[in-house]
Amino acid sequence: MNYWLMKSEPEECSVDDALAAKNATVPWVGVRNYQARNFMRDGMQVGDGVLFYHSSCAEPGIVGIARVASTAYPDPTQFDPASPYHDPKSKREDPRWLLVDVQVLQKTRNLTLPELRSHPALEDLVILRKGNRLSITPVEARHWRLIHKLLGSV
DNA sequence: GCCAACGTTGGC
DNA sequence: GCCAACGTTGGC
Repeated sequence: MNYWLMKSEPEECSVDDALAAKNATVPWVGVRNYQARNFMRDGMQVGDGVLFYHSSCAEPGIVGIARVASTAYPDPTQFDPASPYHDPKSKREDPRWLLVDVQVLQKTRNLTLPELRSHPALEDLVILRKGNRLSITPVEARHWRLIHKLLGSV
């Protein structure tokens, strides 16, 4: 079992949006970065733990606990000319972009970026490292456990 | 809106 | 394969 942090812009798909979806499950559309795609394709298994993170918003932070709910499969938005995620260079017989389904298990308080940064034990958390822009990053078990503890101590 | 950091593109 | 130019991310 592996752990991940997945960023979503709340204007696109907030944790509340995901919770409102059928089975609280959403297809994680729009990943257009090879490293992030490879994490989904090569690293993720159904049942992996996911920290649901809000980015590009007033208060960026971890806002929910989720799980990986599918293996990777082609992201349909890459073939949709009307989609902002359309990729004209991707071929149906050889899709370039993949996604997984993500199921929200619980909404949490917002464990904000400044609070995350305040914990020396989280220093190595990938999203806290300088210049990191990856929308999907692996999370070490020790970080996962600590973050759970912080979320439980509201 | 700014800007640092990083990824991608494309000419050579 | 190098690398400059450009585009994007995302916090502030």
